[in-house]
Amino acid sequence: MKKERGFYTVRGYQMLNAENKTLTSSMEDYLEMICRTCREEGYVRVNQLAEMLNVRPSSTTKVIQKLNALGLVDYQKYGIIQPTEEGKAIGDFLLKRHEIIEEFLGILGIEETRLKDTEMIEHDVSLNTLKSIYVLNKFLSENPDIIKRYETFRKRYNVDDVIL
Amino acid sequence: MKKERGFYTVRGYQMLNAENKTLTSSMEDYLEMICRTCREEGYVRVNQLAEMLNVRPSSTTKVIQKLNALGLVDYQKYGIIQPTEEGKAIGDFLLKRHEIIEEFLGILGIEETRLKDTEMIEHDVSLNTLKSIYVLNKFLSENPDIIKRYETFRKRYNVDDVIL
DNA sequence: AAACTTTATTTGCCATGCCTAATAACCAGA
DNA sequence: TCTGGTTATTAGGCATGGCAAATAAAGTTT
Repeated sequence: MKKERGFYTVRGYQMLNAENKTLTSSMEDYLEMICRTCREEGYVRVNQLAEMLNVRPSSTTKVIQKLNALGLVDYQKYGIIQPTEEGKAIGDFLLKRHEIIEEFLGILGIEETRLKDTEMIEHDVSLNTLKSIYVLNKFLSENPDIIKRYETFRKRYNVDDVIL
Repeated sequence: MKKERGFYTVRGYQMLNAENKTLTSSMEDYLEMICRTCREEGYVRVNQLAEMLNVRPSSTTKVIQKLNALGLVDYQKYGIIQPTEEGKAIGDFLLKRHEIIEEFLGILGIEETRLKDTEMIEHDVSLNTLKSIYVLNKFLSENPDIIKRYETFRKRYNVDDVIL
């Protein structure tokens, strides 16, 4: 009988993470959106955030309070929301991560589901893998000939008809 | 004020999925492992599965009962677990998906976190994106010259030192 | 077959993250 | 200032997916 140590359920990994006091996926989503908006408009409000995330304001309040307790956003009841310095630093990383994944999917030729896939995948990529994807993006955009070859290949292969 | 429809939290997407009656990530993890094991040994038992997934037997029982109710596994109390035809079909897809992601990460040069990243990402990739990654893998393995170039690039770039 | 061991299930608990409905605070215009 | 409308918070509820402890079933030994 082999003692299997490798596999975990998704939830299992999440719980491991929780011990390391990293943010939950949900918190990441909120913080990311807060930073995205504040970059453009200086601050966000609960309702606005809720609408952007397709979530109810009551859910938003709860998460904001947690982020506040973690010192990642400045905010008081009924007030505006802004990231702290630390929150901004993390948010910048989250936005960068988002961009990297999205760029990669773009190169891959994914159009319709790109945003959705990005949002799902971004939470799950280790820093390690993220860096590798970043480098891959760089590699490919510096070598358009390869992208050309890939696109030809992709067309000839007819992705949509691939059966797995 | 823009009516933003695009963004969702991860949980939001999961709930959309739930309406379409797809499996939860957790159920996918279990079914995948059930199929993996049954391929080799013909059947699994609760404790074995629990150990392989690093989870308690009591948690396992619960999920198995759900999978059973969905008609994806054959099983009765205190008995052995085997996928039904439908369960096997889904499981085959899940295993294939796992392989595709893992192969991609392998090509990317990810070693330490490969299994973990695969397990996290696999649940979140649309069929669309999966197929594209599949084709990318094919493309790269049929063009070892490109992989060579990428590896050189990667080394020169020194992935580990990348600052995002 | 009785006793013991292994295996699995049940029960009851916890946190997350969403929801709705009720309530509270804030802000303008009359 | 008070009063209506907007904005935000609280309270209470639900499902998922973990856990531990108690219980039950099955299997093995003597």
